Amino acid sequence: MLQQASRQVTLEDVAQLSGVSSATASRALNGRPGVRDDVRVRVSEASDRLGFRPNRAARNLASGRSQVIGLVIPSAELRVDPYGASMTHAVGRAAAQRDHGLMLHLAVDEPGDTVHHILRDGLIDGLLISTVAFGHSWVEELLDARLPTVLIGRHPTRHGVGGVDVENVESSAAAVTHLFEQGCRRVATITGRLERADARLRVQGFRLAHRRAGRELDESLILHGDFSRESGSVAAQSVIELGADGVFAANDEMAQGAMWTFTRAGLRVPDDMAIIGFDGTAFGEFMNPTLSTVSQPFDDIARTAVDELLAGIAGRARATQPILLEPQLVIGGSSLRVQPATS
Amino acid sequence: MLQQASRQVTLEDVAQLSGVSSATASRALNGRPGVRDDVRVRVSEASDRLGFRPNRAARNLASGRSQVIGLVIPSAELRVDPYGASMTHAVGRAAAQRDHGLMLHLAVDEPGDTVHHILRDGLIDGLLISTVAFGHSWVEELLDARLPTVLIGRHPTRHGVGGVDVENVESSAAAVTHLFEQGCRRVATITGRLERADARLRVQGFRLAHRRAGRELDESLILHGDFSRESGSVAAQSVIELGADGVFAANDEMAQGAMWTFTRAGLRVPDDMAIIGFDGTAFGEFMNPTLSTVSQPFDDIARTAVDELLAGIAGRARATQPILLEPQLVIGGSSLRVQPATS
DNA sequence: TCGTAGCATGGAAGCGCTTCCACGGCAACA
DNA sequence: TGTTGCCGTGGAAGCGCTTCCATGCTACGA
Repeated sequence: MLQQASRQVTLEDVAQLSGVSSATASRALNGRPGVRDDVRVRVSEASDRLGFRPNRAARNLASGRSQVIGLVIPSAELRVDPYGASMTHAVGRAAAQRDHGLMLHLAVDEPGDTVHHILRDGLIDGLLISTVAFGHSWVEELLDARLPTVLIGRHPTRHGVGGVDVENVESSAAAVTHLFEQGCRRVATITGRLERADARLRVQGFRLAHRRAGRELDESLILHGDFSRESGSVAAQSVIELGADGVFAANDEMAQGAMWTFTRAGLRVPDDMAIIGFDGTAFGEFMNPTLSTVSQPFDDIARTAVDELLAGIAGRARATQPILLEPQLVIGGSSLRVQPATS
Repeated sequence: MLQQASRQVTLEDVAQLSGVSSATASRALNGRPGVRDDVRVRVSEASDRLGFRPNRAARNLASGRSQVIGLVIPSAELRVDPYGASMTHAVGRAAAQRDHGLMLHLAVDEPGDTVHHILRDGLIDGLLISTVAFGHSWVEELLDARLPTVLIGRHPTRHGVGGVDVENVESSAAAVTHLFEQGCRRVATITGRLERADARLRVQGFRLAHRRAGRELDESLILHGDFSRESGSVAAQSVIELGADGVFAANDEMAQGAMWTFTRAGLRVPDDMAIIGFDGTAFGEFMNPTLSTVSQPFDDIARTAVDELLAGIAGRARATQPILLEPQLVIGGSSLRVQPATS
């Protein structure tokens, strides 16, 4: 069954062994209609017996399909942001599950050339784009090309392009409401970069929770961060000065930075200061106390995005609206008070 | 120059425009010998003018080369370990610089099928394997296949397979020596999982530094961790109890966990406790104080590994010994005392 | 001056697969 | 029983590139 390094087993071999032509063998193996069932079985058996694996290059050349999809992700995001790593990981798994390969394209500052490569190589059937700011001409160029594309998370929607993201507003509101329930009287938020839609939506959720709770919102409690750990740490200083006793950070990294500052300042988490983040990247689990967070369903996002993309590649109908998935509130030690202080 | 979504520009078009045959055009563009210089220029110009990009599938089919390399990385490593993300990032860049694509293969627990795909697809020219434990049969299978392979970092060496890693012993010794120089009187180390060669070598460096400084080593100062943040945090408690005033952690994550424990315990970093980690993953820069670390030259490692792999693919000579690159001591606030206490 | 080596070039054969098209056989109808 | 139509199958044409081989040319030495 294993044929490892010997000469490649070709479709022709399979056809011969099963007594049909290569045309029929191809149809049989690809589940195309118009093949008798017994023939299909015979071919399939022969294929197994020989350990046949279609040559992707040949298949690609002939059919224009490569069974490979691309993932464009900002270089910096993969390097320093756990979100990027988590997403890359999830997409890799999802693609594999659908029997597709994953080509990784790191988007750097002047990716003009890279983009041209992607577009013209013909190696890729479709493209997933994660977290890119629009307006960059190369992004536009990518989207304008005929290549099926699906956008993943953290970006504004664009007409005519599929997108998958998490629901940000309600889930953020739920996070803040949770802090209220834990007895927090004054809750601050540390925002992400407000050029990004997700950052804005999370602020919106922050406001929503206040409205629902019938609490007046002190606008000064909205502190500006940029998604970096450092900015969270800096903003946390203001959180302390403003007399807040709970904080919702727009991502886990800022939450971590904030927790750091609080601890240094001698505040006890969660009793003096409750913290909840956003993303649910794995590393929050290793914090001490563990970080409460709005956990993105990375695997679901990736699977959905891949399926949408494959649908697009196959020319099947796709969602016209971005698909929103529900994140999950994961309560850790950073916000769970043993006995909620009564307000 | 841009031809975006129009019909693909083929070699034939280029050949026609430059008035030669496609055979000559192919040779010219690929830098093969036996083409007059003026012809080469003419073809090259025509290619640029048409925005020609060779179809990788066709090239692959004809030449047996795909200009794509694979990267196998443990699933968990990419998901939770900054090292994995940093390395993936670096390899992606290095491959792109060499005009090669990068296919990402996540190694999960039962990757038999994945491996068969990789081996038989014919889509990949060579393989980089990062940080995998040997002994897993699928790894052996991969290596036994004829596919050129280079191992990257954090693993034992295997005869006949190229490898690139950082020098662990001397650099670890340098880190510990640095702590001595900062006035630390009693330095502990938190090890990685000792099944891994790198973890062991770093302990070796720890010992070496003591020997060189003529200091006696208290074996109890060697605390066992497993590379996780959590284990660092736990081990740090022992560090405190043992009365150490400096600690060398075998990676940044454990260093972070340790720092956390120290701060909670009311120790000042670096004055009461100096810390230095290993890896130099970007996130240490955002810690407070910034983490001193033995910084791995990810980009160099990746570039070297890719070059070695390409050499192997081309059938050129390769290093028979693993190539060791020098990490760099990066001193941050976690170990730099304003005025080293004199011992 | 002729012969020959050597180099630049073009023709053409694939690489392994998909898919169009033609064909033969069978079932269902008149 | 003859005709129509459909279904299953095989032949063969590519997909765009690389590369072997033959060819024609130039330039050199005798």
